[in-house]
Amino acid sequence: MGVLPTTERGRSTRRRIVAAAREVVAEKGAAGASLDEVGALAPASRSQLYHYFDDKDDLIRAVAEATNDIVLDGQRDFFAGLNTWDGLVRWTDFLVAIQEQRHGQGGCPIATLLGQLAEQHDDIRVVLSSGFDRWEAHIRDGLASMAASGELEPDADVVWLATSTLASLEGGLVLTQARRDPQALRSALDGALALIATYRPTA
Amino acid sequence: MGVLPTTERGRSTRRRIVAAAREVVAEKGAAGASLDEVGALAPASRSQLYHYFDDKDDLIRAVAEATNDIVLDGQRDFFAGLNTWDGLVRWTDFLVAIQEQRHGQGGCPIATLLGQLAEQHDDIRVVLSSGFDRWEAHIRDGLASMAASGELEPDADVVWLATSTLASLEGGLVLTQARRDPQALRSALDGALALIATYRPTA
DNA sequence: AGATGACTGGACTGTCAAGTCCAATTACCG
DNA sequence: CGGTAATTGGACTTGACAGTCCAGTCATCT
Repeated sequence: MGVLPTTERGRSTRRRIVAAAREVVAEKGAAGASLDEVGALAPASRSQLYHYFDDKDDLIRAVAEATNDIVLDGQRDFFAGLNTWDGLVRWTDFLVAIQEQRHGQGGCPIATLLGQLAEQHDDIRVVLSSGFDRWEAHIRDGLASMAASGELEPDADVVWLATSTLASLEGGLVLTQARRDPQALRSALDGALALIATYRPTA
Repeated sequence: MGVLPTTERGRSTRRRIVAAAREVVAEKGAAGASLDEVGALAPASRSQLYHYFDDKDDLIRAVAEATNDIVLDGQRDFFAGLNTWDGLVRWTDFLVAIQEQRHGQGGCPIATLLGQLAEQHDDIRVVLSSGFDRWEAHIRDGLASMAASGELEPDADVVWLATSTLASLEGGLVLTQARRDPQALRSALDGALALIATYRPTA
């Protein structure tokens, strides 16, 4: 995977390259992103790219890893709150608000990369899959806390609910991207919430 | 959009081209699909491609339209049955069985194209969006029939349930593609079914 | 049969992008 | 300082691909 930078200057250059690559890939797609454009945006010269990455595939893999981190970091403040019903609702509101800001463009960055790369680059598929795993784990942990604290009935299958909730989220993003309408995500997440709500003790 | 064939032979050639293009695009992605490869697979020569299609974008648009039709035609036998609970369950079983056959590869063809093309080709985004619209309409019609016949409570919001169900399906396919595990789709669809079930009259 | 227009074959061109190479520059350490 | 390794710049090579062009074939109608 190329040379790892040992100096602060090198780390900064590498970071700039990955950030620029994320941007270009988001705009043009992985196949349509040219190294010239990445270099121009970073800015970094051709040999810097090949100094820090073996080849284009290697750079795209770094983009995939960075994308996982960014998507999850963006929700960090909400993950801790997933152990209460109100926190769950606030999280969904946040996700819908993001889509409204973006006018439904872009979809889920992880899923977008997955659709472009999964069938041709199995190693990248695995990277992106681990992003979903981490995401789902946050949801599952939150639901498990709710079950432990009595906010959900103790027999609620939190593993299933977490998978199902993440699926609703991802599917809602797909439909939102297709229609340029965040309402699709809202409906999908309301469905996920309603399903979880069936496991709330009837006071 | 290129010349429309007037003879049977021409129609057959055009069909072969689109079918070959679908296959190559599924394997290599839209950007990675070369016209040489499409021509070799069809088989059809370079000028046949440019006889029936203006350019590569035009061909990809035809692929998108054909993909909509194929995905929906593949479920035609089940759409009619979505007006009963058992039919709904059979439909989900069918969808999961397909993924098991494919070992979770490929995801939803419509969503895959969407992720590759939506942000750069708005016209293709609209085509694929209409595919989702038709899909959702089948689900909604089935649920509406159930509500009309008393299999669902009359106040069930079938528009919401249909959107939410399609989102679960699409999200389940995304996770299945990422993990190469159809269980993710099973969980997602079980979630959708469980939500719908909350609107079944408690006999 | 011959004319007409639909259809087909494949060589050719220009462009653009990935990857290579080597020389120049910079930071750091004794 | 002088040496050494890390880092940087950009020209160059090679190959692939989209799109063009024109000559040739086939089906059909009179």
